[in-house]
Amino acid sequence: MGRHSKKSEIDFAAAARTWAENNKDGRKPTINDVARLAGVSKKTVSRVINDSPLVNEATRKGINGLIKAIGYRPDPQARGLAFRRSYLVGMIYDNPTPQYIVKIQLGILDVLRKTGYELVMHPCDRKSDTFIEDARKFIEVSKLWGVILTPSVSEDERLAEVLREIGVPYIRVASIALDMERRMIITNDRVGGREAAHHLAKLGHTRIALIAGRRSFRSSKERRAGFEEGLAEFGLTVPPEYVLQGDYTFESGLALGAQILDLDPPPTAVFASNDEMAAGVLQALHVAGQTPPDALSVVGFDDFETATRVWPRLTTARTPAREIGRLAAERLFEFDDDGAPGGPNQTTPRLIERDSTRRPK
Amino acid sequence: MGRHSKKSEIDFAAAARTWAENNKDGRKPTINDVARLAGVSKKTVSRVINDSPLVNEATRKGINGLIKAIGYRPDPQARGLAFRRSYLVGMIYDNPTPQYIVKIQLGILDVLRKTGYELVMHPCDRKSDTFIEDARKFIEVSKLWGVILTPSVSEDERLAEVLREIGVPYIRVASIALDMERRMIITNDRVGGREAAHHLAKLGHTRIALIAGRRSFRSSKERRAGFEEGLAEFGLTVPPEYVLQGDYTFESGLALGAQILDLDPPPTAVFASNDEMAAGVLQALHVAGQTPPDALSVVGFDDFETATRVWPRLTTARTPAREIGRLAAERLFEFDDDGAPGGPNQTTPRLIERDSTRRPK
DNA sequence: CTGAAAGCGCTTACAG
DNA sequence: CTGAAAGCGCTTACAG
Repeated sequence: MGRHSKKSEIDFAAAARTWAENNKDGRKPTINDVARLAGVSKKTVSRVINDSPLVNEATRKGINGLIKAIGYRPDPQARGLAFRRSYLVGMIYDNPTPQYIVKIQLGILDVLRKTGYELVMHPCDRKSDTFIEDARKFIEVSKLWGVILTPSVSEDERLAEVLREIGVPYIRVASIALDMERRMIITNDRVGGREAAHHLAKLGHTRIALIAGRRSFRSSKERRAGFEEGLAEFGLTVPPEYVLQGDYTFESGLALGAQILDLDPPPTAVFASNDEMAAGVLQALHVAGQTPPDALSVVGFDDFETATRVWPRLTTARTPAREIGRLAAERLFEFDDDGAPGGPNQTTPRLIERDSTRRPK
Repeated sequence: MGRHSKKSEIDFAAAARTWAENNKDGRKPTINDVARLAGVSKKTVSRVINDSPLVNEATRKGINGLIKAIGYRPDPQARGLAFRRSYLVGMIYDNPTPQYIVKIQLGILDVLRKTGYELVMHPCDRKSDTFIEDARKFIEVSKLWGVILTPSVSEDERLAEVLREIGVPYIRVASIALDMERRMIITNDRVGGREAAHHLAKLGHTRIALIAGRRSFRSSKERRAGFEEGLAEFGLTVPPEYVLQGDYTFESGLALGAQILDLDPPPTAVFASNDEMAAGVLQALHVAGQTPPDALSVVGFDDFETATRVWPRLTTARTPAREIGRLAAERLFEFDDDGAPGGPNQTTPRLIERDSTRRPK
């Protein structure tokens, strides 16, 4: 198998040897080194790095071989300076559930790992006066390449407006569509609420309470609406005195769980709009010396770790958080100001039946 | 109050007006704009930005006023390129407990918020063949300014060696000193183990089991050693058949909890080396129809959310994770290759008594 | 298909 | 205490 030799072909094995010999001090190669060793201009190397079609195929191959051989990696900082942007993806969040944050984070990182991008965390406080200003500063100074917003900051129109104004691609994760399709991952929380209702209705419950989540969270509205829709399909409703206002925290679930026990007549089941509150209700029952699910059936929402740690283990609607993170990151990479990207942009909650629900006595 | 006017004084109010008038398109000011408006060279502006002492006090004041007035913010990318480093702090971790990760993260961000630095997340798999290589690539390409390592990656000598070789400051969070003082945050897990032992001994327990954590985790060794030391002070020991090997997961606690029930004679108490495993033990008891703490007293370790979600709520040794993150970040900023930094670099677990422990019957 | 010049927004090294 | 020149490692804009 004779190696055919064209005048423009780069002998990258030899070039790599030259590099190794002259670089005893372990300096990282730059684009200039690659250009010199390949005998081309750095602009040509730049074209190869950026997958420009305007490069001779043989030249491209030779340069790519050389790049691999000497372990050249373009400096994201220098590229970023020239491109006027960074290789950083920002995750802006205010959700108080640690398990949610970490799962979303892992999902995003699943996707970023194969790219040259890094994930920068930015927790924030929506109630702060300087929230928008702070976020803007963060995004502008870091010159973020893209941003992923999770609930409830994803629901903030002002923030989305700022992002559009600066011209940074962003993806919003929310329970319903709040923006153009190419900017959304929709989690359809309503469906989870509906399934929770069907489950309780099928078990034969008729006196059913509901613990709503934080008023300002869209997911809370959706989960409740879905639940009430689901009950309606069975001819059931939640009477006003059975609707309790929580705030998605365990503590609120604990307090409201105690209130439920005082309701007259007592409900036989309750839908808590997230697992943390459901866990609080279970604890309130235990504190009162009652035994769930005999005393009260409890359905949660999320299926994060808490759901399986408590006793009885929670029947709950699963939020596939890691997958949500993954989809959001994929969509961010597909983002295109004009067209709609291809991949899926929806997830659906699925009811996981465990031990916290049973037929009413 | 007459304003005294020196020839070198900068009228930054006027300069700011000039800027606003000539910048209708909303371009961000650069160092060149500041220099031009102030009538100085950009090197002088650079000196002000970098707090060089070699600047006339009046000049410094004028430039600082101008900077504030027009909202100039040095570009971290450009500074980084010139400085050959970034303004990014990396958190490298492999701990599987989401609550731990998020708390550490929040602690680090508490400190970073006031600086111009951002936090980049880098989860990793220590068992991967390319773990060290991957981490090195990440650190070199991102030109990380500093790195914070949490258990168990913080216990990896190879990684620390790579960091030293590259010359990137790093802080290791671990249960004992593994490195020079200026590089360590020590969590003293042994003390928590000891307190757990004292607690059970004082309650009158004598037949006590122990569930160890992941073998490869130093914290597991420390928590166990502390526990056995603590018992020894009361003349007690854990017989070999009462020592069970877990791996810090809920599932291992669940499986081992079932085994404990078969022990003959059964122990009256168990120390699980973290909350997840303790939660598993509680669930195993519930599954078996037993009622803790009557059937078995259980002590955990960490006091993350899980500890208060389960029933009965866990008596546990608290790991102040957010504080640990804060201290690690502060120490990173104080880091100095020569001297030892000033701030505290130790935390101590504290036993929190709740409902999962009682006197043996 | 390829390259020389200028520039991204900062700093170092040198000179005064 | 201050500044002009060159450079960090890339890219854009232009020319061929």
